[in-house]
Amino acid sequence: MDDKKQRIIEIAEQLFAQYGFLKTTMEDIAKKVHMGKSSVYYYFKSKDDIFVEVIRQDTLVFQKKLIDAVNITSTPEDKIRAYVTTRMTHLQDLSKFYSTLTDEYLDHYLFVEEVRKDFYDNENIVLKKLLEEGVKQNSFDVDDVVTISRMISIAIKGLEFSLFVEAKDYDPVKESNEMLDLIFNGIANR
Amino acid sequence: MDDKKQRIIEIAEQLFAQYGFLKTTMEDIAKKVHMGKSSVYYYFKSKDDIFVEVIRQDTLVFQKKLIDAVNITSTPEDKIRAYVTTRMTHLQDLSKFYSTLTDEYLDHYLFVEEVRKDFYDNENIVLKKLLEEGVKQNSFDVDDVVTISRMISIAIKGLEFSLFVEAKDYDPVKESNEMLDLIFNGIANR
DNA sequence: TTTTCGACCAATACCGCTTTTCGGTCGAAA
DNA sequence: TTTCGACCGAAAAGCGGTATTGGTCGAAAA
Repeated sequence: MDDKKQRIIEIAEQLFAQYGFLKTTMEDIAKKVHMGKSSVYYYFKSKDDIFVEVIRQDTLVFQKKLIDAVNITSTPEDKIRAYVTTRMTHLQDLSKFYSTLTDEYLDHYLFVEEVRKDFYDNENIVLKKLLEEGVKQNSFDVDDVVTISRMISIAIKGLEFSLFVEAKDYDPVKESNEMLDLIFNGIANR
Repeated sequence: MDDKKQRIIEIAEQLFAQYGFLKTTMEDIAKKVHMGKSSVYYYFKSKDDIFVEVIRQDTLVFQKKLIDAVNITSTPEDKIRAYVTTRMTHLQDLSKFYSTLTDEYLDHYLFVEEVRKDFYDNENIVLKKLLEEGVKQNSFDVDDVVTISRMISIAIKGLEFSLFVEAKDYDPVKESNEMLDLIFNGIANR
């Protein structure tokens, strides 16, 4: 039962990656799972529902990957660096895999963003926690943790944007670390 | 001759702002300038050409505004703050004025960006110069001015992005200054 | 020589229409 | 509990013909 559901998700993910969300029909999915279309509806109540589930699972894997990357480092600074570089690298891989979906990106952008909302919310929490940790350990000097983590999020969004625009020969690790140098040290002379 | 050309640009700007680029026809422009359509083509070789010229002049005004804002301040930090807050405020105003064009934004996004390329290039130069000034005056501590100015640009892009997404009740000055606090001071404890 | 414009062209948008496709439902059968 | 064929309404796609639109050209003003 659950494995059938899982199978549908995996097939759907493949098809979405290959043809994009719009061009993939429920028939396509059903056929490839060797089911009637109606049977697929026994497991999912809509096409959007399948998509949401695909994204959700991807996000879960992504988050686990981020946690692992953060956990093998020790200082707060290294943790944040690990978080950001891993995030950017993963995003670059993703944009290759989902090349078709990237073209549709602008279209159902809002929809994807809504599904991703949980991810972003969580990201903010993680960043805030890492900041607080650094403050406690006296390696960071931040008084408004909420605002600063928001600004860091925005700066990362900027990185993400230039990743999408400059596309090729973009080194996400180098780029991330340069941004992080700025974020950690600032430019003021003290 | 040049005033005729200028007149076409101004009329076109009005129409673009009101109806957007696609909905504005060459006939519309010609009629409002009291000319035959062919005559407009005597002054401009294409519709795109007119659009480019409109953007170019807007950009020039924008740049002058930025220069003025920077010039009435004295310290390098204040100059950068003036630059960024003015930039963001102006952008917000622009997005209201060109509300129709904003809807089309996604469509000929790449086209607009290409026209704006000069602006971004110039922005990088200005930021670099302001950074160098600050380094000389010993208020900034930056060794790779090129990289840092690039990163500041990217962070600003992030701000711009959140301006477009969050749209209403967005306070560009507050947002800018919070980002600038981060950029100037960093988060590392020293 | 500079400027204006009517006539014209090809590509594309638009229109009313019909047909097809697609997401989704339902009831029956396995 | 699970599968599926038959079916539905809405939206998309196709289509032939017409109108619009960006752009050209050569002739006539100025």
